[in-house]
Amino acid sequence: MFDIDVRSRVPIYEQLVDNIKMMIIQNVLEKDEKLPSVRKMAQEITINPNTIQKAYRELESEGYIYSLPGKGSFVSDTKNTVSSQKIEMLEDNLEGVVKELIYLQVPVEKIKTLVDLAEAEMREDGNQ
Amino acid sequence: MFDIDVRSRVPIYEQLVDNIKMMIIQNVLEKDEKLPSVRKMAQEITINPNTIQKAYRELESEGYIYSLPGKGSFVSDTKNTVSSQKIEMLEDNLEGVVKELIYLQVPVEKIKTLVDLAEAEMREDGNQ
DNA sequence: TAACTGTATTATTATAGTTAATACGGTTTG
DNA sequence: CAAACCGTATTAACTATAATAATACAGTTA
Repeated sequence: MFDIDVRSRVPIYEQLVDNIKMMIIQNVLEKDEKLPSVRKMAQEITINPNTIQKAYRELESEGYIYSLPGKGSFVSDTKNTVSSQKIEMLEDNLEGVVKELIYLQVPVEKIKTLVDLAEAEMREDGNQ
Repeated sequence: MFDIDVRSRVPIYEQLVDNIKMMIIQNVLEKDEKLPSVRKMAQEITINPNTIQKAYRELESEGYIYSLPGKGSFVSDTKNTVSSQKIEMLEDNLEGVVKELIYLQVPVEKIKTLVDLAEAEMREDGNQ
């Protein structure tokens, strides 16, 4: 269910946070859906429950999930939360990079191919 | 001269490597230019000489600089590699930005439209 | 010769991530 | 009610890596 690389420099708990965030944003996990319990998740991916707890605590503090002691952890309603400001910033970035590439004679078609590649990778493994 | 964040998760020596690489690729540092000595650089940015040494060793092994014991460390001739490496760097950037945009639900087609827009602007007024 | 270079080595400290072992109280289920 | 789940909290220990510290050696330069 989750894609963790234990020897990455990115801490496990943070990989978990990123993974779950993405699944929430992409609606793979839906509003009020129950996440695996701390202990079950720990068993599933064979890491320590405390590491899961840390990830869940982080996700909760960022508003992606909410936890009910005794019941479980659930996906928050994030419908209206996606940051248009961040998108705008990234689009500016994109413009800059694209212009530099074109300046260096990289054809537009090549750039679009790279966009497709990035998207394909994104779907494959969800990494950044 | 260099832009180091000692409390970043990226190790100092790696920040140094990235910094210097970029300056070489962008021709801020020119061929055969002398870099600050290990000890002087350590003094300048108040970190341990061994950390500088580690960065220089890395840069040398990647061919960005060459070192002459007793004389100093110097920028390699990267004339024929710079352009392709710069492109590579930009393509990595592109990949990152695109993935983040997709992560934020921006459709691939929208991204490609932005690529076209950037190209059009590029042709119009020649800006970067 | 003195002061600089790169290079190497060994030991130590600091920090962050992770694991481990428990514990407590709420919830669900049989 | 009791057992088996839940989230949560705490403390200690282990690990890996980055960074520091203290030297040392040999080549170069002024």
